[in-house]
Amino acid sequence: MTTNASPPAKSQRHSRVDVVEAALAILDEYGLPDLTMRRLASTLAVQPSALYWHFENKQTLLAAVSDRIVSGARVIDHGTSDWASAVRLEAEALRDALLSFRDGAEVVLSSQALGLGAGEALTRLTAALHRGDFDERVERAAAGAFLHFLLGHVSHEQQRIQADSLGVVTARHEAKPSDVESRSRQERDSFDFGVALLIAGLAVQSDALR
Amino acid sequence: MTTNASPPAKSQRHSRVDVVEAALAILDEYGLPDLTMRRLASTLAVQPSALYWHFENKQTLLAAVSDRIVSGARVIDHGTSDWASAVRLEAEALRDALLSFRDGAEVVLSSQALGLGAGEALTRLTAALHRGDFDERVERAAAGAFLHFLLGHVSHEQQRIQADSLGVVTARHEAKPSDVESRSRQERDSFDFGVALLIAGLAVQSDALR
DNA sequence: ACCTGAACACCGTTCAAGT
DNA sequence: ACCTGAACACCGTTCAAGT
Repeated sequence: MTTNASPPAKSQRHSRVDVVEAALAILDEYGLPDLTMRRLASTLAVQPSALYWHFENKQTLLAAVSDRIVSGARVIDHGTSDWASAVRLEAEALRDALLSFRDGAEVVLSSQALGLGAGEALTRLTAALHRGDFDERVERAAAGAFLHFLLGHVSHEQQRIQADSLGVVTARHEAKPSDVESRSRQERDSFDFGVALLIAGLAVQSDALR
Repeated sequence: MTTNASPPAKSQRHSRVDVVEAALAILDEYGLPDLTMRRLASTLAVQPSALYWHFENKQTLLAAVSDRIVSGARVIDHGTSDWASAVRLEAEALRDALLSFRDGAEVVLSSQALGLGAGEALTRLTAALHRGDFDERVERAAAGAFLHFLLGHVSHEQQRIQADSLGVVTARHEAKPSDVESRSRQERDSFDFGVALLIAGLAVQSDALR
């Protein structure tokens, strides 16, 4: 993904957004392990210590990066759709947003594992679920379940993308070459299947209550 | 959890198991961020470089730690039970195993995010699901969904345990004190609910096919 | 408001050499 | 078979001081 930033305007002072933008660029091009404060600083032609004027620490920075990734998810118009389609569409939009940056899911996953990022993702899933008017506790638990599945699945997908691109020989039980395209179709199917399981389960739950 | 190791037998040479044991002890007492190679080495009264005779690198070590945590899950007798109870019991046993070590879920999550640990967890869930004789692709996708939900939920639980113990003020929307006990009941309920959603969804799926 | 310079207290990993 | 010693190439973070 090309972060359409206005050109850094050589040797200017920086803002929070500049820093996040540069972090996203490093992330997408070199991956999470290479996203260090020192490297980020040198990208911005600044001392590492300068970053701590903008962010309290690296965790906070990564939370901001997570928010940026999630906020890139396309907006879904829920005007006419039932809760099930709404949730499915949100899940797919969020998956695409995570996939659009290298290691995107892992960044968001680890931020949210620390209780920081991913707030917007939960909000969006919750809003979609809200169209189903479930009990509030059910709604919360369901949103969490969708989010956990989502982050786990996509981060697994991206790990395999990474392994593939490095030519790692996992030597699975495959007979056919299993090219990249059919692989990615399988991933998508398996993702949609998981989402469908959760939706079907929720539907049973709501039927039981009426 | 008290790892019932035979006492280190002062200033003996070490084996892989010793190293993993010591790692588990550090993990449980001080948490994942404090589980460094250098600290582990000094716990074993050994130079950091010595660890690299036992393990290729830190990732490999952490994968072994993950395996140990998961293998602590109690064995379920599936003799009489249907697939749904089998899966539910497995999920609960795995959750308990993860909860029995500080940061247990996060260790396993990050190992499996790198494609290393958690193999046994997948195997156990798959075996339980196998009693339902689903299509093979369905079985695989479902096992993955359960695992993702499981790891995500428990690591979230443990993050909150951590935050609570540090007295972090998250200032949620609570009216009541919400003591530790009721909190942990809620967590368990929300976990069981997620598992139930997935099971119900699968049941619908299997009904549709017969 | 934003950054420099310099330092502190660490990391994971490699490798020749020892016993 | 298992470990030492010493080094390499890094980390995140703090803080006084500069403009």
